[in-house]
Amino acid sequence: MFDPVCPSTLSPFRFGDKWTPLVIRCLEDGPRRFSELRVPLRGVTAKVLTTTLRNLQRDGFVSRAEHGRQVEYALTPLGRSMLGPINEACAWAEEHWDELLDAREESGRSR
Amino acid sequence: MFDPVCPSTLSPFRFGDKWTPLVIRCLEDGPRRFSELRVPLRGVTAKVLTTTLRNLQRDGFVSRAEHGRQVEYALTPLGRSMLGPINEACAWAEEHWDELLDAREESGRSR
DNA sequence: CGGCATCCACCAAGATACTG
DNA sequence: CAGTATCTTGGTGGATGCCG
Repeated sequence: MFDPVCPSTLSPFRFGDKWTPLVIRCLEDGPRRFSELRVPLRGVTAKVLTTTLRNLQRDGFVSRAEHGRQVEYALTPLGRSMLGPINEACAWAEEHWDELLDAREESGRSR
Repeated sequence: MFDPVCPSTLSPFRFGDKWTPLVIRCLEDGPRRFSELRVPLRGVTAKVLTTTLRNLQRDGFVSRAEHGRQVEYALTPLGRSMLGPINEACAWAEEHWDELLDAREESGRSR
């Protein structure tokens, strides 16, 4: 598994996208409409959000459903399964964020 | 925690770097020298590897030790603590990679 | 061996304006 | 409301070459 490092650098894959994990977490508690998503994602532009959603759709992470004029995005089972790793990573960050900042500050001083 | 979405978009933070997770995994089994790292990372350029290592050093993930002419990089406890989430993410990918490819292919056909 | 200095290419992300 | 269409830009990654 490490040798070819997986087809396509795997590790970051979708994680790499700046907004992907955020969008997925926004959908954690149920379907959301386009503009509902824009609120918690502090000012993401429509274009970027659209792109992100289209990519997630393409990869089978979210589903898109039109209800009359409304459009609802929801996590598919596949998308939902990504909550595990994402929350894991967030928990790690919460726990170690301070250490990281400390280290960064310290090496900043010596430089 | 979600509201400010964490200072600095948190989620991807260091994960975002294309090579960061890979480098950390390369150091999982012990210290490695610069050129030892280049081998499994299939042709990463020296410059990029240097940049990545410097960033990791700055954030306290790896330590750099000169032994005469040799230079050894090793994981710090903080860096080692990141193996958890990383391996978690890799395990997820291994498990769901096929589903992702299937979904991508399917939406590719319909397009 | 272990880098650093440059230059370049590409692309994601943002700003802005417009549409069904 | 839910996008699409352009244009611009910053930053990351890659290529190449030089240095102690």
